Amino acid sequence: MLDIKFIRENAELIKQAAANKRISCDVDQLIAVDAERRKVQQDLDALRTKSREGGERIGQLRNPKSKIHKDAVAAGKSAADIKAEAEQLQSELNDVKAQIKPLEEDDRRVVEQFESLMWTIPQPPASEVPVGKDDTENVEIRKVGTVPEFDFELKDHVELGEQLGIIDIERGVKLSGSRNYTLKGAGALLYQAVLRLAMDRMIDRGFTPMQVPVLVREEVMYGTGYFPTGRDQAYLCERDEMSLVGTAEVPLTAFHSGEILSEEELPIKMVAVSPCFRREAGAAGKDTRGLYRIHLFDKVEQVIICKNDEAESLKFHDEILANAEGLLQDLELPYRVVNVCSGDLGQGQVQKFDIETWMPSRNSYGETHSASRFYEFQARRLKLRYKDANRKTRFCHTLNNTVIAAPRILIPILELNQTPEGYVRVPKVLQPYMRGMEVITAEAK
RNA sequence: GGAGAGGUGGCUGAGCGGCUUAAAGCACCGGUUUGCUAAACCGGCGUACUGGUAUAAAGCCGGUACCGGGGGUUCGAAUCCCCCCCUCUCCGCCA
Repeated sequence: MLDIKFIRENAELIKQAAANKRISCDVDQLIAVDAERRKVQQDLDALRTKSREGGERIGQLRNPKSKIHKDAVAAGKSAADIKAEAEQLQSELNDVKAQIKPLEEDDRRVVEQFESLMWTIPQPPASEVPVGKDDTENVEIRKVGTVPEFDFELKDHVELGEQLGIIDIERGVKLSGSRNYTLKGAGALLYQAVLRLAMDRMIDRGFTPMQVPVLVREEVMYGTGYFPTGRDQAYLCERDEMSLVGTAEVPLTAFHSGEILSEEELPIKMVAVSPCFRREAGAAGKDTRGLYRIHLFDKVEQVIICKNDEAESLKFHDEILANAEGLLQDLELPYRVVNVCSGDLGQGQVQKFDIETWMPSRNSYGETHSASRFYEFQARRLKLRYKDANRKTRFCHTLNNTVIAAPRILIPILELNQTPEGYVRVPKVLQPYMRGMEVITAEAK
């Protein structure tokens, strides 16, 4: 969410941002509704002032100890006169009240309209964001690691996993429908291993480990920017008016919502592993094979809440990106970083860097990480604030990035570490988390 | 799920129709004084929307709303009525 004052003064900028982000919103209507809203509020305020002042006078006229009452008596008014004046005033205020009533209804209607329009206004992208229509126009920033060459026929992770008895997609589908899977033996171990490694690394870097709910209230989904626009991507538990989150970013970022923090508490760095639920609506037929795009996965997510300072946000954006890159380097996986173009940005994101890891079966880099900065966008929605050094209340800035997401990261790990025999070497850093296992063989299942 | 008790500013807590402009205390900020830490005294101290004015910024002067949320009664509601939510205690169920 943006400041309405900013929107009023920069309508063209917002329209351009929406066009670049390929988000539809009606800025002109918002500005019209805003003008109406302010007009109604002014009228209502004036009437309420009249009502309050009159009401107070009645109270005092009826109170013999009040100054107004004494003054009236001193001016020679009889008790009957005073009583009549109060009654006269009371009937006048009944008229005022009759005017207030319908205006209050207008106010409610207009405010509701105003808010629902406000929810749809996008955060303008940073100037460094390339303008483009979709992910094909993302701009590569750097490649790290080398894509290895193999002198034997490669298997993809599905074939490998099924032959080793560590991936069983068919039974996952039997239990839960398409885009579901099961892992077994060393597969399940490997899944846990990457998550545990990621948590340990982040704790080493000073992030506070958290355990958070994944079933959250509507306002939390609105606050983080996933609603109302992304509603069809979420699993809803309508009976309880709750939603399953698609990422721990949601509960972590909203953790301090509605609070006014002190500046000394910032930055707040949090990390959590959580299940992530995604309906993948509109992705029918896309990435159907294997573990790439599924409905439920686990992800270690890093979130930073910092001061309202763009330079500081930028610095932390680099930091969270470096955290993820460091982990991929430890896992010896080749990847590239892309500057995500405007059309591929979310509503609230100022800028986003995706990390794409090499996946032989796709013969391309596939997205495994997504590092975003939001400036105030989420904080405004969440009423997440702090008192700065001048004791002024300001909105925080928020950022987040994947640390690791499983099972997607298992795709490059399995495919890049396969041997001619169809075994999989376990990367060194994961071995301690795999009960010392160095190679996954069929026998190891 | 059932019964009871509660939800008031950053915190504690009073108020239960109009001298409430939400008391008081703590915390916090500014000042005075005492050679330091501390104490005492004086002053300040919420959030949101909004009008005016001014500026390089800050600000200054007003208005309205907000005492868990939403309705209602009333000239007037933190206070009375209705609905909902949440917390606590006990019971039930349960990993």
